[in-house]
Amino acid sequence: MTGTPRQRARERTLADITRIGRDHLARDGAAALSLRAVARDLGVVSSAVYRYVANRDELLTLLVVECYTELGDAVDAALAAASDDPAAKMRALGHAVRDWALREPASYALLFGSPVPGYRAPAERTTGPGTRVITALAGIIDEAYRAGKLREVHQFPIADRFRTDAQRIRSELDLTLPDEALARGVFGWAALFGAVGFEVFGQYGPDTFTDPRALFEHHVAVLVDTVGL
Amino acid sequence: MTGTPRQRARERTLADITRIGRDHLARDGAAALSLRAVARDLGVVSSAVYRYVANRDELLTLLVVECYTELGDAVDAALAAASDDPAAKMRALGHAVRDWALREPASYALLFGSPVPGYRAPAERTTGPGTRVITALAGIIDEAYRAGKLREVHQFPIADRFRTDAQRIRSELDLTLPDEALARGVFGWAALFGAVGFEVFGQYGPDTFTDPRALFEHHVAVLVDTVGL
DNA sequence: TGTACATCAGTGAACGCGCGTTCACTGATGTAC
DNA sequence: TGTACATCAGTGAACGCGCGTTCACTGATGTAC
Repeated sequence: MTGTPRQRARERTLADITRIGRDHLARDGAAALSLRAVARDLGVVSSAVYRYVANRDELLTLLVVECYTELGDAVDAALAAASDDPAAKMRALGHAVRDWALREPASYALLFGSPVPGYRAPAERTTGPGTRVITALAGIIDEAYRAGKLREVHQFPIADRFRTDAQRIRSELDLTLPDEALARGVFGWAALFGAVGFEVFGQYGPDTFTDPRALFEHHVAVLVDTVGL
Repeated sequence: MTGTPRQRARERTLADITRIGRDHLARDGAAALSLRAVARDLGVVSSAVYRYVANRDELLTLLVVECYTELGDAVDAALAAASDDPAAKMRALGHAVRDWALREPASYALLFGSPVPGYRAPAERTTGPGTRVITALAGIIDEAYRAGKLREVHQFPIADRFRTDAQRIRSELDLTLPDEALARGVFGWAALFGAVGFEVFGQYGPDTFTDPRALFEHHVAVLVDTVGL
C-alpha cells in the first residue's frame, strides 16, 4: 500500500489490463490480441486503455515480459526446492519449464512459438527476463564443472567461430565451461524446448503417447546424460 | 496436359491460389491469412475464390498439406543423395529439415509453431504428409538396428504405458526397434526440431552465434550419438 | 483550513480500414442429341 | 455438323462484423498557496 490512491488505482488497472490480456492470449492467441477487446472486458471505452499503454505493441511487450518473469520464477522456485545434485537440478528445471508450458500453453506459444506477425519484442525490455532459463541452466552445468562433477564427453568438431562466441558467452554469463560442454549445454537447452514444444503444440498427435509425463521424464534423463551430468 | 481446357485452367488457378497463399504466409503469418487478400493478388473479386476453396480453413489445410509435402520431399531427396551409412543419413535428414525451415520460415511456423487460433487441421488430410519426417527418421534407426549397427545405450527407466505405446507404434510403422531405442528416437525427433525451431524463430538472439550452421552441425553430431548411431 | 488551479481517468464520436461469407446475376465454355 | 441446353467461372453488391487510433470533452481527484 504505497503511493497515492490515484497511483494505486492506476497500478491496479494496469494489472487488470495485463490479466485480461493473458486471458485473451489463452483464448485467441497473440495475433488476435486486441486493445478493443481488452477494453470491453475491462468495462471501459476503447480509447481509455490508451491512458495505460501506448499501443497494441506495448501491451504485447508487457505480456511477453510478464510471461518470461513467470517462467523464470517457476524455474527459480523449482531449483530452490531441488536437492544440491546438479542432475537433480537439471531435471527440476526441465519439469518446471514443462509444467509452466502445459499450464499456460498460449503464453508458451507467445514466447517460444511462431513470431507474432508485425511485432518485434524490444530487446532492452525482454532480454533480461528472457534469458533467465538459459542463465539458470548454464549455472547448473558450470557449477557442476567447477565441482569436477561434469563427466568427460566425446569431443565433436567445433568451429573456430563457435570458440569465439563461446569466449564471449563465458565472460557475459561468468562461466568457466570448456567449449564442448558449452555447446552441449546449448544443445540441451534447445532440445529441452523441443520436447516441451512438441508436447504443448500437439505435434505428437492426440493419442500417440498415453503417458506424456513419463515420456518427458525419459527425455530429461537422456538430456542430463547427454549434457554430461 | 490432361483433361479439358476448363479443367486445366481450374488446376492452374487453384495452384495460383496456394502459391499466393504461401506468399502471404511468408509476409504476414498464418493468423493473418485472408481470402480477400488472396483474391486481390489473384486479380479477381473476393467471392470468386469460393469457386476453388470452401472457406478460409480449407485454404489453410491446402497450405499445411503442401508444406508437409514439400518438407517430406526435401527430406526424401536428401536421403536419396546421402551415403548408405545410417549416421550420414540422419545428418542429411537433419540438414534437410533445417535448410527447408530457413528457406521457408513462415511455412515452418505454420507446421511446427504456435497453433493457428480457431483452426484445427483435419487429421484425415494432414496426418499422412505430416508423418513423413518421423517415418523417415524411424526408418533410418530401425534399419541400423536390424543391421546390428545401433550401439548399445544406457537404459533409462521406461514407463509401462510407454511400452504399450511403443508396441502399437512398432506395428504401425513396421519397426523392430526395442523400447529404449524407440524412446531415444522420439527424443531425437523432438530435439532436432527444437534446435531448428530455436534458430528459425530467433530464440538465440541476433548475434549470439556467428556460425549457426556449424552450431547445428555440432548439435546433429550429438544427436546422432545420443540416438545410438 | 479554504480556494483556485492543474492533473488525469474515462467518454463518445469519428476516421478509415479490412475481414468472411452469401446471393442473384452474366456470359463464356462444354456437351448431348 | 448445328443447335439447344447445362455447366461453371467470375461479378458486384451487400450483410454484419471487428480493428487501431485520434481528439475534444467532462468531471473527479490531487496540490500549491
